[in-house]
Amino acid sequence: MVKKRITLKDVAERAGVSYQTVSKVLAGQGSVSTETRARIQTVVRELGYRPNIRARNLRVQRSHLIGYSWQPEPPDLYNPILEKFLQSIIQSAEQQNHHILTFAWQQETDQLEEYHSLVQSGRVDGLILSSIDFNDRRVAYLMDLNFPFVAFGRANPEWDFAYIDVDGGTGLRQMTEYLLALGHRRIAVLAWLESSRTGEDRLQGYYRAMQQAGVSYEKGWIVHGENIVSAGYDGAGQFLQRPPAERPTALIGMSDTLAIGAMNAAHDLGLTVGRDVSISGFDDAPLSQYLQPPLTTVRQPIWEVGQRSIELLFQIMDDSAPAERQILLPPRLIIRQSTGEPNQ
Amino acid sequence: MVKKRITLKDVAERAGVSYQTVSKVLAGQGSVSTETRARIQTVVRELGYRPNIRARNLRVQRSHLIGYSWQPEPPDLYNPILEKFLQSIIQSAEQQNHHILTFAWQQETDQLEEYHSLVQSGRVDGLILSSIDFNDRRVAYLMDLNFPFVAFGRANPEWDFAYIDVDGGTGLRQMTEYLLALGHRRIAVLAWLESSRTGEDRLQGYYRAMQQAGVSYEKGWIVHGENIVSAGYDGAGQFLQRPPAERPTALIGMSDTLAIGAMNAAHDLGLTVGRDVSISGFDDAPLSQYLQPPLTTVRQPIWEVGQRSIELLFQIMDDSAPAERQILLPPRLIIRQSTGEPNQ
DNA sequence: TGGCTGAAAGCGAACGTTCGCCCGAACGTT
DNA sequence: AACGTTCGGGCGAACGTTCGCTTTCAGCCA
Repeated sequence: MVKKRITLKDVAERAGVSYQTVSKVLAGQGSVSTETRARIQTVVRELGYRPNIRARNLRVQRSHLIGYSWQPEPPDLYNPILEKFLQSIIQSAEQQNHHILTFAWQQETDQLEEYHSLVQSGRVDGLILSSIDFNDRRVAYLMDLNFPFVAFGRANPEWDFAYIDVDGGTGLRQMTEYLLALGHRRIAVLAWLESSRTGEDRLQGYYRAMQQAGVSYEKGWIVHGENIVSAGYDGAGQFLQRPPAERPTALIGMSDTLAIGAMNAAHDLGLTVGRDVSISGFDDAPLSQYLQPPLTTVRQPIWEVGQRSIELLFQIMDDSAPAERQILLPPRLIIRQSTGEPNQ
Repeated sequence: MVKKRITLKDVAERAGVSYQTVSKVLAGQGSVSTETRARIQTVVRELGYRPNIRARNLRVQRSHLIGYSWQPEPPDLYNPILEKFLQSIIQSAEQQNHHILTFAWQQETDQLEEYHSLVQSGRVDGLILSSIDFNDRRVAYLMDLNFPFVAFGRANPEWDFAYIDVDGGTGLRQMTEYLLALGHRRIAVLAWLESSRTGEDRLQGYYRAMQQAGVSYEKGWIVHGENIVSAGYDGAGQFLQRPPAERPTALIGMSDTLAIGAMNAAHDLGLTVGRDVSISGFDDAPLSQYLQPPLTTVRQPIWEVGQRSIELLFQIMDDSAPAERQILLPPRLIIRQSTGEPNQ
C-alpha cells in the first residue's frame, strides 16, 4: 500500500490555520506573519508534504509538460541525430522545470485525430516536432489552432511558423568546395529521396559550389535513395564499378549512414577509401571518427538545436513575441582521413 | 489566441441534458436511452469535444504517465543500448495509452529530494529505472515506499524487486567458449570498472568458460576501464604491444564501444583484425555490422527488454501479482569476421 | 387502485489546488 | 472621536471531471 497522501488540509489542521494560508506560504505570496510562516514551514517538513501536481495542473490550467512528436525508426535502424536531439531537449526542458512527453507519429496512418486530443485535452503546454516534411499536416493543424510549437526542420516556405534548422545547403557547399579544392572534378552524391525537403536543400549547396567553380556535372551523378546503409552501398557500387577514367573520384553521402554504406562498397571492390576514392558523410555520428579510415563529415550542432528549440518554445508560450522565429544554424566541416587528393 | 475550451457542460447544454449524463455516455456506463445517447454523441462530434485530461487525472487519481529515470550521457558520448531501450518503452507504453516522461538522474548530485516530489506529487503512475547500480538509492527508496517500478538491470541481490535484465554472464560465456573452440588460449578481456555489477556479472561467464575448459588465465588479462572508445584503445594497446609469443590472440570487449577502440589500436599497430588478432564486442550496436571487418558480438534483446518491462510494470500497477518479478533474458552470439582462428 | 420494479436521468459531492475578495484588528491621522 | 490604512488571515469559488445516490415516471402485477 502506498502511504496516504498528505494534502494542504492536513498541514493546515496541524498548524492551526486555514489550508489556503498554507498555500499562500508555499507560493510565497500574500501577507503572512513571520511566526505563522515559520510554523507552517515546520509542519510541511515534518509531514513531508508535496503539492499534488494533478490538482495544481487543473487549477492553473497548465501541465508543465512539453510534447515531442517524432517519427520512430524501425527497431533495427537508428538515427543518431534524432536521438541526440531528444536527449538535448529533455535536458534543456528539465532546466526549466518542464518534462518531455514523447509521442510517436506515423506519417502513413496519419492519426491527426490523436493530435486533436493530445493538444486539446491539455496534456501538454507546447510541442516540439521533428521529422518534418514539406506539407506536414501537424504543422498546418497547429498553426490553425495557434498552439505553441517549434519545429526542428523546415516545411512549406509559405508557412510562417517557428522552426530551428541546420543550414544543410551551406554544409554541402562547404564540403563540395573542399573537395574541389583538393582537385576533385567528378564528384557524385548519394542523396535522399526527392520528396525530402532537407535533402533537396542540401543538394542546392552542391549545385551552387559546382557552378561557382565552373565545373560541369551530370544529372547521373546524383543518386536518390532511402537513408539506410544498404542504399549507400548500392549507390556507391553503381559509381565505383565504372571504368576508372569516368568513375567519380569523390562520393558525398548525405548522411554518415550512407557514407558507411559507400565505404563498405569501396572496400568490397578492393578500393582504398581516402586514396582511391574519397568519401564524405553528413552528421558526424558518434562513431564516425572511429571508422577505418575516420570519416570526413559535416557536423550538425545538434545539441544547440535542441537547446534553442526549447528556448524558443518557452518564449512563444510566454507570449513574449520572440525576435526570431526562424533560426538557421551553420554546420561545420570536419576533415578526417576518408577524403584526400584524387589519385589520377 | 487558442480557441476556448469545450467542456462537458457545453455539450450538455446543447444536448439538453445534465453534464453528468454526457459523462456517462462517454464512459459507456450507466443506463441512457438510445435516443439521448445518439443525440449526445452527435453534439460531441459537432462541437469537437475532448475530455480535459487534467481534470480527469485529478478525479481518478491517475496520470496515465510513466516515468523513465536514467543517467544521461554527456553530449559527446552515446549509448546505443539505452537509446533503443527508450524507444522501445515509448512504443510499448503508447500501445497501452500511456506516455513516457523522462527524468534525468545524476548519481553524483544525488537529488533524492526530487524523487520524493516526482513520486509523491502524483506526476507518474509508475517508474522505469535504468543505469542501476549495486546499492541504488532510487531502488531502496521506491521499495520502501512501495511505489510501482521496474528496473532494467539488477542491484543488490538481497533486495527483492521487479527487474528485467540480460544475462550477460551467459553471453560472455558463450563468447569465450566460441573463442576457445576456435583454438584460442590466451584470451584477454577489456572490462568495465570493478564497481559495475553488470560488468562483474559478465566476467563470471568468462571465468566459468575458461575453468570448464581447463585453460589457465592470468589476472593481468583483465583490464578495467570506463566504457568509452579510448579506454578500449588504450587497453588493447597494452596487450598488443607485447611480444607475439605472449600476446593474447583474442580480445573480448565488454561492449562494442570498447571493441571499436581495440580495433583501432590493432589497426594502428599494423595488425589485421580477424587474422592477427580476434576482437569481439557486446551489444550489437547498430553500426557494428558495418565495421571493417564486421564485429563479432553478443546481441542484447533490447527491444524485448523494453516491452517486457512495460508489461511487468502494468501488472504491478494493476496489483495482479505477476508470476515472475525477476526476468533474465538470454543474449545471442553473433559471429562475424572480426574473429577467426588464432594465427600461430 | 395501490404498490412494486426497473430504466432513465438528475443531483451533489469530491479530487487538491490557487486566486480574489472580504473581514477584523490594530494603528495612525485629522 | 471619527475615519482611513495596512496587515494578517479566512472564506468561497472555481478548474472539469467521475461516481454513487436519489428522484421521477412508466409499466406491470396482485
